[in-house]
Amino acid sequence: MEEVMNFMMHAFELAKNLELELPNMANNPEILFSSIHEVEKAYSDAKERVRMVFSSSSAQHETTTTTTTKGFGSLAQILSHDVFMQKNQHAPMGGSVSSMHAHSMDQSLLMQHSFDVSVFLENKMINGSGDAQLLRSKGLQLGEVQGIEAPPSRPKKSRKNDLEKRTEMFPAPQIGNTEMPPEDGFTWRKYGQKEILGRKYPRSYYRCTHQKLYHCPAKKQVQRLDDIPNIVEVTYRGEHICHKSLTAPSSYPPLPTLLANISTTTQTTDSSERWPLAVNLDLGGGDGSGGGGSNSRFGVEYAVADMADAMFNSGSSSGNSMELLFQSSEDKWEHDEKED
DNA sequence: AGTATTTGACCTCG
DNA sequence: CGAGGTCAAATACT
Repeated sequence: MEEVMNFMMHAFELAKNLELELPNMANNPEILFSSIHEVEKAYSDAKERVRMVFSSSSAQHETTTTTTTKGFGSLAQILSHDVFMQKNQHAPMGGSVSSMHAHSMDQSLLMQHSFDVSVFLENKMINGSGDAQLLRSKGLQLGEVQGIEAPPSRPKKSRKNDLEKRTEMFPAPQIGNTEMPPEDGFTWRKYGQKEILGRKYPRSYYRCTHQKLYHCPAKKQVQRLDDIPNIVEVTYRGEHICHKSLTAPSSYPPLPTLLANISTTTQTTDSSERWPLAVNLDLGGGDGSGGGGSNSRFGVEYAVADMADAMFNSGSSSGNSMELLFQSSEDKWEHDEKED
């Protein structure tokens, strides 16, 4: 546990430095971003240590610890959303990372990253005493964060073809079409919308666009929260088997890489649709259940290969390479479709 | 013309 | 029987 504390102290220091330097960085988003990355990494390391401690001493606290460990990714999300709300409501000043970058990079990506960082800072501010305690202080149970783990107050139906469910919280778009579900890297087709009893906002039903072609079972439901309309609850059901979704790598490129790319693309192109947005913190790795993630992983094998192919064969380093890239993927889809 | 969205009807389950 | 989930025709969009 001592080791954890050391990690935490290091993270605190970095966060403090960042806090102090924030005014100076306001005009230099790239430096700001890398600083944030440092903080983020430090806290991630600490979190990883905590997770290890948890897993090694969890037997007798089964109910709480399983939700805790499994819920880490989503927990960070819900907390970060909370911070997001606070920032929006109380702190419209330059301290909001998201507002500072909103013009220079994809908003969704930006929000995810900035939120993730925000939660770390928030943890620091409230003594870094851990996610569970933080949640408790907010009147939330861990299980509320992730739908699979704890049944909601109203028992959920378990249909015959009930697929694995997991619920994530996402910030609703603050601009544009706020009904749009958050971008998660996959392409979805809306097939229904329904008023839900006791809910202020209707629930939207989406399925994978490639369901027909590849019988991809992935579905998701998007539900705006009653009390916090800025947050949408996205319930995923089933895994994608359409591995060729090039827009859905299991993780982002390293932030330095991102930064480099951001700085080039923002100069040459508008920033819409520039980055693949697989921002689900849980899908990639944190899922201890082992059930999820496999598809997105082998998806990356294809995606990376194609990306590299597109980038190096396009003969251009401009932002258009991404278009080529996506173009090629679509071509592949078309191609495969014909072969079917 | 092809594809996506909307929306009322229908189905399934508890 | 009612609520949630899905279907599919109509409509909109590109």
